[in-house]
Amino acid sequence: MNSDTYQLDETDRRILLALDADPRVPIMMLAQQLGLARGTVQSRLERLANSGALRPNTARILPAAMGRGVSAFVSAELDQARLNEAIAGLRQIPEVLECVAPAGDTDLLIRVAATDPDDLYRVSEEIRLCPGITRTSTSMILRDVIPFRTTELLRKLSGEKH
Amino acid sequence: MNSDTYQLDETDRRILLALDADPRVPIMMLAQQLGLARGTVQSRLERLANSGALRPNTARILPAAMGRGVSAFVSAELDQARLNEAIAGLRQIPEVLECVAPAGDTDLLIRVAATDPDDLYRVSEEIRLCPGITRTSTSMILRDVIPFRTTELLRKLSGEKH
DNA sequence: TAGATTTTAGTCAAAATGACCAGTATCTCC
DNA sequence: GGAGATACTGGTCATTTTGACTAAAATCTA
Repeated sequence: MNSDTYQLDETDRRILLALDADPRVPIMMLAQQLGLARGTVQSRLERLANSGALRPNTARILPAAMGRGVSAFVSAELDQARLNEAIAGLRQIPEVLECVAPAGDTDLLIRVAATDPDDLYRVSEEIRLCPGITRTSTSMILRDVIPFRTTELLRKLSGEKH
Repeated sequence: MNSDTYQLDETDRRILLALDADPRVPIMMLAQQLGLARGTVQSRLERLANSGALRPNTARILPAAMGRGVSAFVSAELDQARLNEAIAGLRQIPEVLECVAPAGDTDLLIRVAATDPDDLYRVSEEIRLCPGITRTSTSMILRDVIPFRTTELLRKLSGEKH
């Protein structure tokens, strides 16, 4: 969201895309595969790691692999004045995977993961009890149609002007 | 979603958590840091990579780092009979980062990324034009309150019974 | 064009890798 | 309760990779 975010360039993108196959390939392989000098790839990787352009590695874990096969969106309305309290509360709930503030009537849209519908109910209950949250509405995710990806976008960028 | 998903065990979780600090630490460091034999960590990592429990590495990239600072949810209603066509269409749009089917009146909830509001309009237009999609409604994300994470959940699992 | 930044290609000693192994521990299911 | 399967340990080996460092070439940019 911040416009001062580190911007990936073509080389970064190529490295990242190549890393998709195996995030732990030796730098040397990467380098020769991409036709770059080893030092270049090495410093790029270091820069990338500190750039803030990447989510933590654990963000790759699919909730289902943690026995959380049931996902849902919980939309919450809240007492605007207590926004920060609410956020702090949400942050404490492990089942809250993500939370965004969309334009429109829902103040917060919260992504949660649960073991089963029962557990989902428990989690939404917990959300409802966060300070400042006045109303919630839960909608279960029936199917993960397209799992989160950036590959297509990355490739598009690389195709634009080489 | 699938219950036949590979289930992480305590060791997997510890490895993944440790990998958060630096996804490319040498296996030896990991091993001694976790008090495991090198071979164990080595085979675990290999298994994890093939388990299907992880998203591709590029899923870590923040859209903002690709110049896509504007995100939104597009909810779409559709001609149910043409669901698969619609999905195929969506898959072709690079700006479509994710798509889920929630219970309720919206048939598909689509996460998109754009360079600016104008671009967002273009993308939502493109979605509207997918075969089978009858109506869409776009809601811009004003703030990324809690970026996607699984850390808390992972830690909770590790705390439950050691 | 001059100055700054990146990239290249090369060096080095130290460390990590993958592929083994046999021995032990742990699980699992009858 | 025990047999067999599976996973973990701690060890070896030759080969490769790493990080840290050069100096020179290439590229960007003001």
